Amino acid sequence: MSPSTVSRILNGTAQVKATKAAQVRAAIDRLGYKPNAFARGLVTGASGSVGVLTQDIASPFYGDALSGIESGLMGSGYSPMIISGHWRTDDEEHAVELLLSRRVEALIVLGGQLPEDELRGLAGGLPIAVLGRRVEFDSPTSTSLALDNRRAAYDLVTYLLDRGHRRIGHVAGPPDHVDARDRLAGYRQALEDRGLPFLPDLVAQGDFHEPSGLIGTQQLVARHPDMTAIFSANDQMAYGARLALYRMGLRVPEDMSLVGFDDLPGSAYTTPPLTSVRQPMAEMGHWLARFVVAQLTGQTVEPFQPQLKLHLRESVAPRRFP
Amino acid sequence: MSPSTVSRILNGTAQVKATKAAQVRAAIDRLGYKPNAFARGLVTGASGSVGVLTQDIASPFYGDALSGIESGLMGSGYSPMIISGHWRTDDEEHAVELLLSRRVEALIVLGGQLPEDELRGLAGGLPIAVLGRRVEFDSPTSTSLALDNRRAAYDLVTYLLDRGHRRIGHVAGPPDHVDARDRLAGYRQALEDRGLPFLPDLVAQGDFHEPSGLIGTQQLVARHPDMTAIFSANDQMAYGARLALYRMGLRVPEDMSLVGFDDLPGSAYTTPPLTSVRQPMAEMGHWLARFVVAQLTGQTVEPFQPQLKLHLRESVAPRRFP
DNA sequence: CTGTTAGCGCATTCAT
DNA sequence: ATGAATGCGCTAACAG
Repeated sequence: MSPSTVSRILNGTAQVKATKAAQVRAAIDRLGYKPNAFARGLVTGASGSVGVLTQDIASPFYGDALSGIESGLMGSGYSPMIISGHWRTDDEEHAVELLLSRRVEALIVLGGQLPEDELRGLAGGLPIAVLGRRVEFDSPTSTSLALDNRRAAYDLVTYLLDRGHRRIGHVAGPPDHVDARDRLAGYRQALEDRGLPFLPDLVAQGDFHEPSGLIGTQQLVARHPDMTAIFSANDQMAYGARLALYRMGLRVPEDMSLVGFDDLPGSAYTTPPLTSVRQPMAEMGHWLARFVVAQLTGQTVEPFQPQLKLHLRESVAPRRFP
Repeated sequence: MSPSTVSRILNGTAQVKATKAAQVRAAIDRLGYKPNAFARGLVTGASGSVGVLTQDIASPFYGDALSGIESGLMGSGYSPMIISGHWRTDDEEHAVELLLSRRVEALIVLGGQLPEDELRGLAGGLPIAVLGRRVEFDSPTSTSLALDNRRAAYDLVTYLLDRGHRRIGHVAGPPDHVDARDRLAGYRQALEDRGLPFLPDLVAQGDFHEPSGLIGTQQLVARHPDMTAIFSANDQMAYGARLALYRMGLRVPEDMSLVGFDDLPGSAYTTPPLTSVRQPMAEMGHWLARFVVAQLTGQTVEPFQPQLKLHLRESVAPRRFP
């Protein structure tokens, strides 16, 4: 019984007599043999894994995308190798380095700050799928899925305007974050398209986390007592805003309308449920996973256009005219 | 310039003349050389990775633990390899198989259903650290960190009793989940220790997700209009309960006190902020990671006794005596 | 300080 | 249908 025969049995590479196969399987069970993925990878050059660069392993935002990736990879024979970049370029670079040295066969990048050129360079070596940013690749083996943050913010603010609101505050995200800038731009444009001025001090600076939403809201209310609605650049800050209003005795939506962005799982269960815009993170992750698998196996996938969806819930009321 | 010299430079295994080192690094940059972790692992027998078996990659509950593991591993030279078991025994077994074939050097198991005997068997081969279940290992290279769910539930309910509440409902978790059973047992014991009867129909059956908390609460209120407090077996169901109360026009905490369990990140920002009990998931994950690294490197770590901490927030008020 | 040699465990020729 | 031989890329032991 030679090693090659065993190899053939394990991989089904060639026909082997059934008796021998059974014999070998018995021995495997008995000895608790586990094939060494390193040795196999070394000779085949295939790792069977797809690198996933996320930003925060505990983030509810990217968590959905990770679930989607998991399900998209399921049954493909590939498994994800997940590393966090913590929104820090050097962490991200280390992560990519690690993934490459582990010989991942494709890369899925969730957000982050890696320069486009670097991504394009990587795409020369393996299929890349980017979520949350638009990146143009030369080769069709790589792709990106971006959302129109600006448009979604525009729609959200327009919705408030349609309900009669005129003094609309904005709790913005970090200015070095492209999503945050786009959402701010959408807010601004929606106002201007209705002939309303953009007032810088109706914008409070946040950092996408709850406490900054709380503080920002306190500032906005203090500066503009006539404000009737707040657009928070993400749901987490909207939660902070909600609490600030509660503390100040302002009712939502009677005294203040509130809208968020991202439609986190919890947003349907706040009091009142929060109007927000849903990015189909899980679906996008799923598709990206199927995309890279398709590249790896020489198949094709149907294109996918993610749709942002407004979830109109009870946190918004028409403006009252006293 | 021999391969071994390059190897020595990359690993700092031996002294190498600085000029040569610089020369090599330049070449590495120029050629975009990436060491092959497979080949390295094959010869050293070390993968540099620690397997992590979680249940749901998007779960806020385990997410914190994962963050802790990440930070505990940071700088150790080990990186996590994360696979989800989805609370399904066969998924978990596949995950372990995969991790083993990828030659992880240690295993961190978050919850799950793997039989204890199997875990003990695995512990013969590599260090294992289990979170959320008490597992007795023969060897000191493996350990487990469990929380006293029963005690925490007992404390929480006792807190409500101390505030004068007598009719306390419970939205329970899935009965096949040991945490859920322990929390129910703590609830029951707290009542009985005060001489109060345990009423089965003051318990609604939930599944640890928001909708079941909403429905369960509706049932409880319908059955027991005189109920003044609700203990939800986790925070997610408490969010559902909160919304149910809002819909019914019951105020929290004036008309109904509400407590959860887990102290999710969002619970400090609900309206009103939710009283809950905090399991130090991140700290536990951090310690478990440091524990396995210590086993791997022959060091020792100080023992760690996780402390459950009650977070008393505004969702509880003393019972009003009309 | 550095080059040479051997071998990690496996899949894959090439023989038989 | 199966065994023997080769090499994947790297590190460790051994010389020098």
